[in-house]
Amino acid sequence: MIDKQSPIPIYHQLEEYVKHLIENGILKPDEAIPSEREYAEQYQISRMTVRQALNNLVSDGYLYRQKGRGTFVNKQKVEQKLQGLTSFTEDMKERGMEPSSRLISFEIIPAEQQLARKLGIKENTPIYEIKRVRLADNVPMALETTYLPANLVKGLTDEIINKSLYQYIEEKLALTISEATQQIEASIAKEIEVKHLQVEQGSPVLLIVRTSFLQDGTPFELVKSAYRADRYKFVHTMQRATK
Amino acid sequence: MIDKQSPIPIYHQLEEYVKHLIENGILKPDEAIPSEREYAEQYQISRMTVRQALNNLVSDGYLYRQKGRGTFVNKQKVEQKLQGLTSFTEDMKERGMEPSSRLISFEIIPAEQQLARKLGIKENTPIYEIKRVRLADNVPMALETTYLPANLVKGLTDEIINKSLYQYIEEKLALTISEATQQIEASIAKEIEVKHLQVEQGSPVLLIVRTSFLQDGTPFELVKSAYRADRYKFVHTMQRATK
DNA sequence: CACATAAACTGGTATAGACATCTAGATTTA
DNA sequence: TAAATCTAGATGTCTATACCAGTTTATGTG
Repeated sequence: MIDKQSPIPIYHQLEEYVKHLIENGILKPDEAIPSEREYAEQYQISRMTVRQALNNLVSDGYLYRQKGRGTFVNKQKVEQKLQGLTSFTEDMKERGMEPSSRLISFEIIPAEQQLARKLGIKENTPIYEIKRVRLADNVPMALETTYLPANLVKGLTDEIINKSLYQYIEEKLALTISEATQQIEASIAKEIEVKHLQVEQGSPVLLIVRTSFLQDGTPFELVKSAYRADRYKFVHTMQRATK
Repeated sequence: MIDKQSPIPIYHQLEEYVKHLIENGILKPDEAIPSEREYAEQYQISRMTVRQALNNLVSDGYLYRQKGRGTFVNKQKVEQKLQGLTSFTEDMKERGMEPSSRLISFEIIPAEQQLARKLGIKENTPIYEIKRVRLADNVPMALETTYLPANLVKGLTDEIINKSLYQYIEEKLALTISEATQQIEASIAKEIEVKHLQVEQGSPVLLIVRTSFLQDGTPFELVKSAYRADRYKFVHTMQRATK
C-alpha cells in the first residue's frame, strides 16, 4: 500500500489511499478512521507524516477531526455542484423540469448609462438586448432580459438564441465565464410581467440581476430575470470562509 | 512579537502577525517574505512551527511558495469575504449601517414535524424559538425567527441574544458553522410582518430561509427572515466550478 | 569575458520524541 | 446508587535534526 522507495511522497500515497477508501464508500460517513498512531505503526512511518496526509484531507473536506476523539469521515459533499452559477436551462434540468423559451424581442440598442457602467463599456456602445419568456414544463416561469456587448459577441442570430446561447458562447467564441455577482430582491409584478408570466396584478416576483465576468474580469453579460414567486425559489449553498 | 508563554499556539501567533503585515500592505504583492529558516532563527522557534504558520497562510491564499526561490505575498483577493455566509450583524456593517435588534419573543417549544426534519431531530424535541425585529440605523429591516435545538445550545438567555448570539456560539460553545443552504423567495408581507416591519398591506418581502451546518454536517440552526423589499437586496458572488 | 562549477541559499519530505489537552470509559469513593 | 477520580487513548503543539531537490549567486578557469 505504501512504498517508501517510490518517488511519490509517502504522505501523498497515504492521502490518495484514504481518499480512495472514502470515495468508494469503504469508509462511511461519521465513521472513525484509524488513529494517527495506528497508521504510523501499521506502515512504519512517522506520525507527523500521517498528520500531513490527514491534514490535507481535512482541508479538502474529506475528513474532520475532534480533539480527544478521533478523525472521522465527512458526508460526501452532496454536490461540488456549480455553486449557483448556472443557466436557466441547467437550473431547470437540475430541478427535473423541461426548460424552453419563447423569444419576445431581439435587437441591438445603444447602452444607456447605468447599463454601460455595469458592463464596463462606454455609453451608447451597441449591445444586444434579448427578451425571452422562460418556461418550465411549458409553464411560464420567468421573464428574462439579457444584455450582451455587441463587440464581444458577434454574429448573434435568433436561431442561436433559441438553441443554446451559453453553448455558443463557450464553444464557438471560446469565452469562459468564471465568476458572477447576483442581486436578488422581491417586488410586485410590473405590467409586462403580469402579461407574460400570466399572474394576477399585485403578485410578488423574485427579481434576479446577474452580472457575469470572464476570467480576466471583463464584464460580459447582464441578465435581469423576474421569476414567478409562486413557482420559483432560489436555492444555494455557501461555505464559511476559514478565518 | 512571539510570546512562547502564551496559551495561544506559536504558529497561530506568527500566522496572525504575517497576515497583519499583508493586510496592512507592509508586505506587498509578489514580495518575498523572510525564509522559513530566518523566521525560525529570529524567533527562536522550530522551522516546522514556522512551516505550520506559513502553510495555513498558503491555503488561505495569502502566500504562495516557489521551491528553491522563496515564499511570496499573493495579490489581495478582490474579496476574501465570507461568501455570503454572514450574520445579519456582519451583513449590515458591511453595508455601512448600524445593526440592532428588538426581541419580540424567546421561548422553548417542541419542534413541529417540518422543523424537526430540517434540523435533523425528532419531532417534539425542545428547541429555542427566537423572534426578533432586525434594524439597520434604527429602521426595521427584517423580521427574523431563529430555531436552535436546545440540546446543542444550552443556557441561552435573552441577554446573550441581545449581545451576539453568533459570538456566543463560536467562542463559548466552540461550535463552528462551516456550511449553510439558503432558500430565497418573494412573497407578500403577512400580517405580523406588516406590523413589525411597518409596511403597507400587500407590500413585497424577500423571504430567506437558512439552514446552517456544523463541520460534521449536523444541522445546527434554521433562520427564517422576512426582509423589506424596498430596503434590502440580497447580493452574492459565485465562482464557476472548474469542471 | 564567457562559461562551467561549486557553494549557499530556498522550500519539500521525513523522522523520533516530548508534552499538552480533550474525551470517554473504567474505577473508586462517598 | 451517584458522584468524583483516574486512566488510556485520541488529536494538538513543538522541537531538533536530516536529507532531498530546485534556484541563485559567487567563484574559478579557460
